Amino acid sequence: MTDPCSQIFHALADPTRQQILKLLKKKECSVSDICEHFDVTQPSISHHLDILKRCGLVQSEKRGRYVYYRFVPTVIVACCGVMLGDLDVTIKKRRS
Amino acid sequence: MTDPCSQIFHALADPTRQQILKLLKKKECSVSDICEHFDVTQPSISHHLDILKRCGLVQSEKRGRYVYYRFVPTVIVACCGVMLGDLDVTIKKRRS
DNA sequence: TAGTTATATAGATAACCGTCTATATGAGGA
DNA sequence: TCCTCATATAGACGGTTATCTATATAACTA
Repeated sequence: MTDPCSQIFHALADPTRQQILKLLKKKECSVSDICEHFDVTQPSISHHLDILKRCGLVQSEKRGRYVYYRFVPTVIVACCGVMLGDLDVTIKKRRS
Repeated sequence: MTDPCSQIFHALADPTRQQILKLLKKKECSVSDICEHFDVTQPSISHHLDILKRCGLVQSEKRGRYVYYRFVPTVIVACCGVMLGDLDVTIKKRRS
């Protein structure tokens, strides 16, 4: 399971990580912000964030005592593009 | 890991299953056709096909002694759409 | 400096997953 | 009917994963 695409799909396969991404999609959050929304321990959340970060699904930035995480959509788009092969995938902001 | 999206991403996270889908994207194949392309046993391939089928990534049809499998792209598109949330995803045939 | 808070890391454990071998099922041909 | 071929299922096994508790690191505060 060395290839980037497998790592990304594996990262996306966990419901807790999906929920974390859903949260980060709305706004960037610190680890403790995220913990408030889940019924798992802080080390477990940190571990999930590490997995998401390693495959490029999130970025982190340390500000003072806090580490803020934000969602990076590009890798999902790229990965789906690979899986759909000869299909052309375009992503844009939905008009509201 | 009950939700459909997690199952689909889990199915896509395995390199062997990714290769099987890549093969089926070109043309439908019987199980033995698929086996020829891989260095794993036939029961293992059947197991992978079962996983792919359960989450709707492939369909199967029995014709005589053979079972033919074909790729179904729709669920990947739907799943990426869910993950990208407020982004608008459109898929079309790439012009060659 | 000492205490507190935010996050990461280490190590343990139970559950899950991919693979194997062995075998069952089911369809065609002699 | 009997044999062969195509596929599926069952059970076992080693490796991986998600989670936990305990602890380390690092930064602000009094």
